[in-house]
Amino acid sequence: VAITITDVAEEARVSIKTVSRVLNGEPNVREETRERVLAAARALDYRPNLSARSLAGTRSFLIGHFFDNPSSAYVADIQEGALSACRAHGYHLVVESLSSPLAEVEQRLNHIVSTLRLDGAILTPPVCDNAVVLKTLEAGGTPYVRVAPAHDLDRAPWVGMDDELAAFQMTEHLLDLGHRDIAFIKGPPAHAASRLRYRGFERALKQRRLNLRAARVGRGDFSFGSGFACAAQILTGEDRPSAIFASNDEMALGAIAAAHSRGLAVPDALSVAGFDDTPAAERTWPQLTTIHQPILEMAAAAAEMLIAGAREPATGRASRVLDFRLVGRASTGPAPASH
Amino acid sequence: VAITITDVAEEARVSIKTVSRVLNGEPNVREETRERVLAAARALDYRPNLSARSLAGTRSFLIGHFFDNPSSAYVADIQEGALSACRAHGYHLVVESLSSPLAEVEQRLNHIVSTLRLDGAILTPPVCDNAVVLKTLEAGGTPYVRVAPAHDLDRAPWVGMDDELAAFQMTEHLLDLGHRDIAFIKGPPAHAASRLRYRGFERALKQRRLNLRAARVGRGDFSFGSGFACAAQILTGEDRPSAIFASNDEMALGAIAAAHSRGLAVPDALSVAGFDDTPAAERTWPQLTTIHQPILEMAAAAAEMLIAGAREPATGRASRVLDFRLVGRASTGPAPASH
DNA sequence: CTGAAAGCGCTTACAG
DNA sequence: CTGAAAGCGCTTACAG
Repeated sequence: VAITITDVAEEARVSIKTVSRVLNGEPNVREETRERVLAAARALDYRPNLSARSLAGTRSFLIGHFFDNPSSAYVADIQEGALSACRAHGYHLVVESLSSPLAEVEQRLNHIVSTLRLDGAILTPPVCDNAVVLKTLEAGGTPYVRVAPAHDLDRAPWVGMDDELAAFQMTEHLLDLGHRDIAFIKGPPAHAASRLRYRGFERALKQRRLNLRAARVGRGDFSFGSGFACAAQILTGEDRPSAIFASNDEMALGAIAAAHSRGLAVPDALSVAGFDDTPAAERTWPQLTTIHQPILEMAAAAAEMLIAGAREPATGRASRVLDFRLVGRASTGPAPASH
Repeated sequence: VAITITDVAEEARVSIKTVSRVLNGEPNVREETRERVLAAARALDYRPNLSARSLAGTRSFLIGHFFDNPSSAYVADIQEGALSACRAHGYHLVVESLSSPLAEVEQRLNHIVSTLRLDGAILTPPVCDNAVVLKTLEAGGTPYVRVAPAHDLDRAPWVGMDDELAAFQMTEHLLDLGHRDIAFIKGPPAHAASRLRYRGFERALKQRRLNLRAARVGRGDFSFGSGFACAAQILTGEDRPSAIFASNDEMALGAIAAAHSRGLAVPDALSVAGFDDTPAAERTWPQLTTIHQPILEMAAAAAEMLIAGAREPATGRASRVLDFRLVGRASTGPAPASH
């Protein structure tokens, strides 16, 4: 009962090949014919069957998003961004969470690659740096774009932002508020972002010729609990910093919780800054000063690259660096006079 | 270069029809033949092309998840649950966020329904109660399962939990801690859950013959900000309740923030309970006492129903009510002696 | 600028 | 229990 290309062809009194040409934007169609076909398609409310297009042609009109249990807010933003690009080009988004053992991941990916024939995959951290995933996709001939990858930047196209600069600017923000004794909570060494954010922090201090004491650096793992633990240690005793820069929001929330548990008011006694601008950043008290990552834009750019590449294999291979934004909220304030 | 059913048929010295029979678990194949086909498929690492299966047959092996910007944690859990069922049956999950105006939603849904031919759709609140969405899917012949729907329960299969009972039990928990003056923050009237949770709260109070004062009921909208505002009002003045039951976690977090901002210790001066068990519930201080919803299980059940229905249209139509769990954490404690 | 033919890789409907 | 034929709805490759 569904309308097919044959129905449209009959209605427009042309062959199905001509309908196909018009609908795919191919050249060599007389303008008058083109309009007749479009009118017929519209009149019949025709929508091409994706399975048929995919089986006969080289495109599947499907983009995949592979992730591994990072924050749900991050995943949601990536999906929203990717979907906006997909919608604009008649594509659909297939998602897959890759949290199982590597052997299963490889099997599942192979299954997806060969049964679904995705036109491309978006890989978010930490999947974007998973050697097995990259190898499997390459073996299966599925193009992919990495979001904020850590190493091997020449291996495939990617999108990202300048984490080092963002951390530098956040540190400047704290320095401008008068803070001179600032603690830093690192992320896990495996994440490229951890290294870059710490580097930006260090550079800002050095530029003002401030020393960083070893006791002021905590080693977290991007989790709330690790932020709480590191901050608790940093805040022990009378010799406390006046500010803590946690290298992601989760840890910053942990640091605020640690301050609360010790009766330290934020930001009066202690300023806390985060990084990511997760939804939780404005759903806590006080609201968190943080770095807004262009997550939607990165995902949309990644999807656009893949869609362009599916149409013309030569295109869509230029990596892109997008802009971040420092969001000043209530968790940071002037350094206390005593400092 | 990909392996096709013809390759497997040649390798096993049978017709492609027999290979098809074996792979689809159809009856009437001699055991010996069956094994020969399976061995050939395994040897060649054969994976059937989904587009071809979909074009020739009646199934697409695709399940959709349609949502509209609820909490990202909820969406992530739904996807995780649905994916586990999809993986077990060779299905894939297509996602679509439906946050645009209704006219666009209808158009987008029509596009998906007719180009993708989903075997089924999972609808989460509030999309599961969107008349346009239901109508469009029905018109397009796409089966769907609703998660925690509000009305029209006989219209289509659904999965859910007993919100009223859960709220009743949470209220009992507070009563057992000695609280006699408990405030409640409602959700938006449009959500069925809002009504049910409030009803459970009321029933528990009535059972103990406790009166509920009007000033003790706040009207929120499930957002952090509304929880903060309602709690701020409830906590104004000396005549305060000793506990607040917010009907979701977001509002409970808002209530805790409001308590903090007034210098009220939680739970020493004020107990706060939530509902949902979002990840944020254990990433705040103090950690939140709440109701754990069986989100993964609901999504998995919904996907299973759709997959079963795609195989045999008569099956998978029985709605299911799944179990919740009260999670006691640090935000609730004994009522202060003064109360 | 347009079309007739072949074929993508499967399943359906039918025959034996 | 097994298979030959037809066809799903498109695109590709070719001819004119």
